[in-house]
Formats: sequence, structure tokens, C-alpha cells
Amino acid sequence: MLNYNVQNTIFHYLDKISLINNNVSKNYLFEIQDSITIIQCKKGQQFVMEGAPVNGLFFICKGRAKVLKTGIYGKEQILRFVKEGEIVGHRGFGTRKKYGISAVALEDIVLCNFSNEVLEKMLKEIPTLTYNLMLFYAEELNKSENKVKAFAQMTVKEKVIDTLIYLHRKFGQNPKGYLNLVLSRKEIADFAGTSDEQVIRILSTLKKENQIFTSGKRIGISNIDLLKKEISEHNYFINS
Amino acid sequence: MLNYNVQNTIFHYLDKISLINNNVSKNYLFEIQDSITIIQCKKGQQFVMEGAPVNGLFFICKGRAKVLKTGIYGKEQILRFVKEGEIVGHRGFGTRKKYGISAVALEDIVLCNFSNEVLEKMLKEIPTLTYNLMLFYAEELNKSENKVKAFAQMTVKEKVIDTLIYLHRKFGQNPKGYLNLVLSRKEIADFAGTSDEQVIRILSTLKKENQIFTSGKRIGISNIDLLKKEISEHNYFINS
DNA sequence: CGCTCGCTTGAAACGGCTCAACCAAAGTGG
DNA sequence: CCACTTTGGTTGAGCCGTTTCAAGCGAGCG
Repeated sequence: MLNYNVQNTIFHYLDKISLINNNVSKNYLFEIQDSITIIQCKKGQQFVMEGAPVNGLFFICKGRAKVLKTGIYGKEQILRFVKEGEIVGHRGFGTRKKYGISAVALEDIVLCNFSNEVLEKMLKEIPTLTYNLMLFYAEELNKSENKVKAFAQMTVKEKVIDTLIYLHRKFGQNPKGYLNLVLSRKEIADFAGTSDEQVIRILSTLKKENQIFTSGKRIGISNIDLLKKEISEHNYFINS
Repeated sequence: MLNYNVQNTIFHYLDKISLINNNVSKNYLFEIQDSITIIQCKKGQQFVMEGAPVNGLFFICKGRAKVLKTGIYGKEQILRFVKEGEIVGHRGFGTRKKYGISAVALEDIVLCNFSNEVLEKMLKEIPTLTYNLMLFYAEELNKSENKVKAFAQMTVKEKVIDTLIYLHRKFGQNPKGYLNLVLSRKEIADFAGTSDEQVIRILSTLKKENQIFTSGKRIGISNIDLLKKEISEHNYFINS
């Protein structure tokens, strides 16, 4: 019962992560707490680096981040955005020795890291945890495969619209109708798989069509259903 | 011990599937054999249909198939090719009610189907099975995310070359150097995310460059390392 | 023998990318 | 406090790659 305060903090943060919360008992967590690390990250900081040796799994306790792969000439492809309660650094175990993705904080965030060893131990001892993590991966795989199809078949305009719908779905909008996540045009482009100029053009067009409105970097969506119609023929919206 | 022959057949086929073989005991399989179905499929037959209610997981016991999503105007996006021992119909459990993908036999194949119920039972009772299935998904997710990046950043030529390398890696080549899987130009295009005309053009170019040689639909690779160099700057080969 | 299907090639139209210039906002330093 | 610099947003124009349309070819099959 030493440093009760610290323990309290860890448990407070772990409480935000449903995968842990629903599958791992408080007693269990108490026992392994020394293998769990709470990390604070500043905006823009990279906490997972593609190609670096795997160092366990990260959970987002607070704040938001982007997950990406770096391609030729440093062009990045953003794969997804993550928020409180979600997992980063998947595939950080098994035979794999290096991370396949990078992760960068979009704001000041709090992370929780489970070491390789404790993670493996947990997965072996808590079947429901493993089961639910498996479901998580299966779901992520489905999303990723949807994105593959989207990239292969959509026009740039559709990809940008799809990105807006994704952001709306995942982060919602504030009372004034603006998306709750503010990104640079380049970040939108890196997610949609195009250039920032192209994104700006599409946004301008959408503004003229009264589909969206902007204020600086902020983007507001006039009518989400109307926007969805624009790509409904593709029968595809990235879920969550 | 009735119909010993049939049992023998089931076990013979199950033996090909390492995920089952390595994690489920013969006794266990014997007990649940009534929930396992062996299915024969003719070439071209569709055995998983996108949007149809989930009916368990399929394992390929013999032969090869393509896994795809159908897009606008019936344009299909092939996500991967599968061979003996591999899994199709993932995500066919959990909260998901419908298949997210279709699967079509590329030749006469033999499948093994585990019903939803028995699958769930197995996953709850055999932790190592769940663990290994989780690793499988994690690996598939990694591959899929590589494909997302590839689609966003590669030129058509690179995507076609990448497809050839993928096929070479996954199915190998015969003594004469031809790829062991014969596909139509359109199927190559549907995997690479382009049109069949484009594929043909690229193949013609590669022939002139002595990178490949063809005989009818068959494609032979002259020097796989040389081919890999063409896209090595992208630092990416689809693994497996 | 004639039909069909898939492969192949050419040419034209389109869309998206890149380059370049301009602008607005915010931050910095004298 | 103002001029300067920097950063990111915006728009236009030209080029290049890709798609699409169209026509020809060759093998396989009834």
C-alpha cells in the first residue's frame, strides 16, 4: 500500500479503457501494476515509431492521436485517428519484432503502456481479454479492408467526403456544428490519400454547394445525411 | 464409431489446417465433429457472400480462392488470395451479423466450415486457439494497412509489380519459372486496383524490359530480386 | 466453320498532381 | 509597437498518368 496516490492515478486512467475494465479484475491489475506505465505526451510528440523494436501495447487514457505509416520521401499515410479508450501499437507482440506503424499525439495526451511480458502473461491467463482483443482486431481488419476498397474505387472528392463523414462519426460536432477534431488540410489529405491542394479545392467546392462551412481550420457539416448521399452509391462509410 | 470413413475424411482434411491442428486435440474434434461440415466447391463458385448472414468460419482444406468486396457497378476489389490451410470468413462472429466479404473458388476446392455456435464454444474453451487466431488477425491487419498505404502512394506500374511479387511469394513458381497461380488479366487488375487494359500495358512493358515472360495467361518472372528493386524505394512488399 | 471470350493495342478525354504565386494569421525580434 | 519571418491556407495553370472507348486479334469450343 505504498504510494497510494500513484496507484490511484493508474487505476483512474485504466478505468477509461473498456477492454481492460471489462476483462481484468482490480486485484489482477493491482498485482501487475509495476509493469504498467503511465506516460504523458506533448502535442506533436511521436510515441510509437515505425521500425523500432516493439515495446508493448499503448492505450489512450486521455486525448487523441493519429496512427500512420511513413512512405517514400517521408509522405505519410494516416491510417486512423484514435481517442480515449482505444489501442495503439497493435501487433506489438507475437513473432513481430518491430512496430509496423507510427503514432503521433494530436494534443497533450496521457498513455498507458503494458510491457510485452505482462501483456503476454495477461493474454494467456485471461481468455476473455484475448477473445475481446481478437474481436477488436477482426473489426479493425474489416475497417481496413473497407479502406482498401475505397482507395481503389473512389474519386478524390468522394475520399475527402468520406473522411469528413468518418471524422463526424468518430468525434462528433460541437453545438455550432463544427467537427470536434481540428486537423490541418495536410492531415486530412494524408488520411484521404491525396494532396493538401486537392483537399482545399474539394472543401471550396463543398462550401459553394452549401454542404459545409468553415472558420479557419474548423470545418462544419451542414447536413450529414446529405453528405452521405454523395457517396452512398459506393455503399461505404468508414465505421467508427 | 459409426461411419468411420467419414470421420476419417474430416480428420484428414482438418490435418491440413495448422491453426486447428496445433491448438485443438483430436479428442476435442471428435466430440464436436457433428458441427463441422466438409464442403466441395466447383471452380467459380461463390461460397461466402458479402451481406449474407454469418454462418461460421471457413477453412481451405484444398485448392485456392479469392476474397473480395463488390463495389459500385459490380466492380470487384480482390483483397487477397487464399490457399490450403488458410481462413476465410473472418469476422464471422462477435456482434457482426453479416459477412463483410465475398469468396469465390479459383478451382475445385474443399472447404471445412465451423458453425457459429461451435466456434464460439471452442474459442471460449481453448485459449491458445483464441490467442493464435488473434495473432492471425493482427498479422492480416498489418498486411491490409500496408495495402492501404500502397494504394495511396504507388503508381499503377508499381501496384502491378507488387501484385506479381505477392503472387510469387505466396504461390511460388514452377520449374519453368511461371507463377503457380494462373489468373485472368482482370483478376490481376482487380487485386492491383486498376483496369485490365492497364495491367496488359504494364505486362507488355515488363516483357520488353525482360523482367517477365508470358505464355498465354501464364506469367513468368525472370529475376524476382530485380523486380523487387523496381519498387524498393517504396520499401514495401505485401507479405505472404 | 463461325461464334464467343479474353487478350491486346491505340487514341482521346479526363482527373489529379505538381509547381508557383499569393494571401492571411500568428509569432518573433529589434 | 511595428516590421519581419514563418507557417499554413488558397487559387490558377499546365502537365502527366490513368481511365475509357473502340477496334482488332487469337485461341478455344460448340
